[in-house]
Amino acid sequence: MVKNMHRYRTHNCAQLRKEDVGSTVKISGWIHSVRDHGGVIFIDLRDHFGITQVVIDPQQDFYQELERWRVETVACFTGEVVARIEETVNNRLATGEIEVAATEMEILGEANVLPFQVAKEEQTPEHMRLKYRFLDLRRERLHNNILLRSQVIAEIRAKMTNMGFQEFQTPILAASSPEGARDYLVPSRLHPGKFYALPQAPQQFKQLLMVAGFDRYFQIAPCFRDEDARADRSPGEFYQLDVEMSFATQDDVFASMEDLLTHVVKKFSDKKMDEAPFVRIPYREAMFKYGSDKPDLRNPLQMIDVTAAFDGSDFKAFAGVVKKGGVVRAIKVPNVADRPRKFYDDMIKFAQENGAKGMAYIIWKDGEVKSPIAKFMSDDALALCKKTGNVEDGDAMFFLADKEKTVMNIGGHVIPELGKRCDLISNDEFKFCWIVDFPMFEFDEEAGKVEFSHNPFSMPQGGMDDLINKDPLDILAWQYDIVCNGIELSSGAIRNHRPEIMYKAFEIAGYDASVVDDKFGGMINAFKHGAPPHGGIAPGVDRLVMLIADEPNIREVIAFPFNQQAQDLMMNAPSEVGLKQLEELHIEVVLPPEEEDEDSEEQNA
RNA sequence: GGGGGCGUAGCUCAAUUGGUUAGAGUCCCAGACUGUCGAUCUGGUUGUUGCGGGUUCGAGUCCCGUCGCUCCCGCCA
Repeated sequence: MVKNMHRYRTHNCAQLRKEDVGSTVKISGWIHSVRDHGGVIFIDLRDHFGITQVVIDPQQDFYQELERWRVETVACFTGEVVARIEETVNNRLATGEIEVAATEMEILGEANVLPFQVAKEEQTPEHMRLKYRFLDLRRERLHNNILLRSQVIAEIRAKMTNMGFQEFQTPILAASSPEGARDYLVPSRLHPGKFYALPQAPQQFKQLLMVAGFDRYFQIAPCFRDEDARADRSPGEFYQLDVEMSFATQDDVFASMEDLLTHVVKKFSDKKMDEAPFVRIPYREAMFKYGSDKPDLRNPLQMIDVTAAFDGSDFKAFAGVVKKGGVVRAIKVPNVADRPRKFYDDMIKFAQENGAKGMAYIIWKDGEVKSPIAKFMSDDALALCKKTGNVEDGDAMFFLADKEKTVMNIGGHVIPELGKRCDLISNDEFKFCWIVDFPMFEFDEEAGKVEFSHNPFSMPQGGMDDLINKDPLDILAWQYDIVCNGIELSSGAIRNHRPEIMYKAFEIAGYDASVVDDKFGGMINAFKHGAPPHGGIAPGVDRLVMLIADEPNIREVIAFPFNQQAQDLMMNAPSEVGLKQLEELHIEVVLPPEEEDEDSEEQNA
């Protein structure tokens, strides 16, 4: 027994080098792989830091004791560091020049047979990975992602602090807020029939901190929204870098975030990135060109208006749309004239699946025009399309005709799909942009009235003057998004800190002052006691890490994510609770009625 | 709530046009082997083909329903 050694290790599994040859060491870790040659056994011992090869000579006592070496068992080895002979050096390991010749061994944690392999990259069903998340997290890919996440967050904290922001905590048990997503509710024991809500974001708290005079706030804030999942949206909870600044203009917020994002992305990614300031695109222009308020600027495709070319055209389908006040928009795609007919048919099918009645196309090839619709078009109309789109030989143009809103929506799907199918989207750069000038209000077709289009706490750009004198639908807000590669990283706004403007804005949306006082009493009251102009933003941390890690799915950067049905398959949440707990909370469970299966009843009879 | 895709051994996959006893790799078990590093070699176990119906002489394969996972729409101030 070697004396005066640490209980578990003198070195981690990535530390030992040629210089350590001759010293006696102790290392602990997981058995990554075993190569049993009968007379000699090689074990790759793995920990968080790396891998070291342990060699076991058959003359050791423990060699006989051991019935089997199962991978992922945690073991501790004591032994001498020896140099590998030249032919057996492993250049793929940092510790590949040495190995540890074991003299003692202790099993610290036995492993059962694994449901999937840790050491080998193999496809594994997501529900298995989620149930055995602790195993999945040992695998290199996920382990590195979570480590990256930790480092990104540490860097964000350092940078934000360096930029003069203070970090705060805000309540997790908060009040339900009427607008926005569905809340997660927590019943109150002390107040029967009343509920807390988990915050969808610390929105009002951070504004109150500005009213409290703290000047610059940030928080790596957990946010809870009971909404359905997407690839870039984990259900349940997610994290925002929540930011708020006093006496700040939109330009001040942009400058801070550009500084932060440039710093963090460049530190952790080799991908190309635009220098600040990032391009700014007004909301209406983004919708017109890309059919989306989160355009992927790596994709060069855009929509252009060619309504004039079809006004009174012999192509009745489009001419009819124009006559009824609709529009025709075109997407020029370069160098696709040689693509087979199937490419065009498939794109039309795709457009139809996304709500298009149809999609026309024209191909310019070898000085000729090839198209099912060309024969209905005049030379002038063809020339107009060609000129508007800067079409060159070998290009094609796709056409969508409908109500403007419908066309923009379909184009918003067709453009990314064309970009993908034509391989126009490079994967080695980040394209950031700000979407600015969001409308303050929009007309809600369902409710038949004017509603806030985004965030009721945003300041209208023209202040009270706009609210009084402009058509509500023409009022723009100091409201912005930041988008990277087609992913919305964040929304933000310069806030409405003036009570009279707040009351007026809500009045336009059909709510009288009592609604504001009732639902946002805490904040509106604060604004009546001296509130500084302020604004902020809240980039999604999970999405940012996802972009930097180049992962297609947000669950790959979350240690313990829910599945799509908002379940934790490892910890078994949500779960039923005891009757006593329910009684204390004054809660009675009323399950939805079981649907009677008439067929099975008949079969039983 | 709606639409698409997938579902065969613990895991990854195969199985001709509907045709005999559902195969291979990996994992696991046993054995051999003193220099491997995805060790190798020999042998072996593993199945309600997600579940329930139906069509058929015969269903992993076709049809209907259902469940699970996933992607999308709705939803996400």
